[in-house]
Amino acid sequence: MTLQLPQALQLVILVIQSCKAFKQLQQIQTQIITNGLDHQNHLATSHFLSKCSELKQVIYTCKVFDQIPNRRITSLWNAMSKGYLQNDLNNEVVLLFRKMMRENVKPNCYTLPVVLKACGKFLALRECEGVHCVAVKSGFISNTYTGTTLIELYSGKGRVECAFRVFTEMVLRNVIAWTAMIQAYVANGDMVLARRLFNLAPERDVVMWNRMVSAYIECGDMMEAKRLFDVMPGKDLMSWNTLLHGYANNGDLEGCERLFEQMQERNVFSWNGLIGAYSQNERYIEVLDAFKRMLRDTDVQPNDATLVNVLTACARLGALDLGKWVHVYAESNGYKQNVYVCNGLIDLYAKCGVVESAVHVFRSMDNKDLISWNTIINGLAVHGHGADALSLFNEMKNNGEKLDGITFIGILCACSHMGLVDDGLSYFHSMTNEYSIEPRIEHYGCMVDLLARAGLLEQAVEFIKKMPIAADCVIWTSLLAASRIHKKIKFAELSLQKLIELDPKNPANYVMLSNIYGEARKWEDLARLKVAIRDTGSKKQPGCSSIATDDGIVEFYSFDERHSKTEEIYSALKGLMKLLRLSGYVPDLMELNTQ
DNA sequence: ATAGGGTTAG
Repeated sequence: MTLQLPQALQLVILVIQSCKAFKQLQQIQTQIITNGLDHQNHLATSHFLSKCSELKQVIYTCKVFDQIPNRRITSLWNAMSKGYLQNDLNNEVVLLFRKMMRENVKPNCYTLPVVLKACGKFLALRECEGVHCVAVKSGFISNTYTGTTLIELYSGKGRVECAFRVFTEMVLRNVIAWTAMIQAYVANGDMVLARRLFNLAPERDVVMWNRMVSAYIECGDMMEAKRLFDVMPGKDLMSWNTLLHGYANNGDLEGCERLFEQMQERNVFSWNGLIGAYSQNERYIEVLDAFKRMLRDTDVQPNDATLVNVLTACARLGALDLGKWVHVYAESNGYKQNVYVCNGLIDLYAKCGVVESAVHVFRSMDNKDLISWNTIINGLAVHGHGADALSLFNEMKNNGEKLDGITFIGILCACSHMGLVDDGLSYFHSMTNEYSIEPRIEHYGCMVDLLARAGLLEQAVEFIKKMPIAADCVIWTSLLAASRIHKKIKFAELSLQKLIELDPKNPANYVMLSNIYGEARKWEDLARLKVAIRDTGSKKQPGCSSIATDDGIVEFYSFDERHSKTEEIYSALKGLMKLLRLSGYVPDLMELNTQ
């Protein structure tokens, strides 16, 4: 015979569980109190605490918990720790558990899995072992949930042998425990043992199969992943999506497309897999096409990951109108405060040159992360708002935000654009001195750019010589660009020689060098170079740009004549050149030829 | 009431 809860209590629990907002929950709390149900029944209270934490009202949850007169009820403590865990307050879980022990509240079988999970995230191995001991002494070690969580804990600490020991000592090993142990081997790089356990498992469900497939994907073995996928029984949508993302992450765009078309059923993850694959391969037009197809042909709702990929594509293509549409869509579909989406929007507006909108989105964010700051600082810096970039950097420091190497790329870029050589140098040195951030080749590149743009080409070359890393194409290209601006043929020549050394197959460099030699009338050098170009036998890949028009995204090359309105386009360009000349602009041959 | 599987930004 099952014991029926009183109807009123059942109702209260149901109402609590269906709560969507904190305000509603507070109204229910008033009801509970006026109906005399408060604290009389711990079931209602623990449901209340759980919901309160779920709605991220941790402080309020604590207040309620502290006011409960008789707290020696395990389920209330369990509800509290679960709430802390949900809000990633792992140290609080551990503290609460210690308090629980001190106050002599007996843990039950639900207690330790939660505590152990928090321990794994927060405590050092030695302290975790202490909690493991508590589990043994209290007898809860024989609980399958506790065992499984311990396997995960030791796996996360890199101690597979401890995980395996827990696994072997478990009283009851179900398919979830087996999966956790397999996952422990996978996470610690032992595919052989993972596979052995998989073959040995008395029962394999779809999760275990999927986990195994994605393990092979993670270690780059798409062949074996596909083989397992083909033989696995009872594939679900997630199995298909796992393989789809495998192709995407391994750069196999065709494999990804083929699988996608084969799928009988597709959800948002499937679409994101395809769109993400296009995005990673810089096929931004295809990103937008797939997105439009998704909206037009399916009922699948885009989510934050979809929107982020689409925004990236818009930013790269300059498709500002579609980007704005995504902005509106995001705001009316609950992504207004989504950090990923907002970061994508900042990048979109910055890349499209709409700096005010970028700043507006940034300011509207309640929770900014490192990437938000980096994106706005970088966006401002490259669009000639160096001063604003630097002042945001100060704000960032004053707020006690974390900085990383990317932050400094933005800052050095700002200094470079503003010609602040000394500031740039001092920021550069502060990286190692103050922030212990190791400068990478990009930072050295920024410094070369900073010095060279300021006309200090000798210093730039000296800087390159002193670098602990060898200069790459990017660095010599920026020196070349500055040499052109400052008309220092000697440095342009040096840069191009280095560029040819680094990339002898790239004909663009020979073309530029021949232009310089031609200009400097170094005919002998030019003749020698022409032989060199012939020997490499490669053709220059034309650079390609794109623009969003009423007819969609149009790609175009230099001297392109494929467009139906070619004549109108070129006559418009002629008009623009005329305007430029009138305003005193003199086209520089050296600059033109080397583009 | 508790444990295991897939995507996203500079």
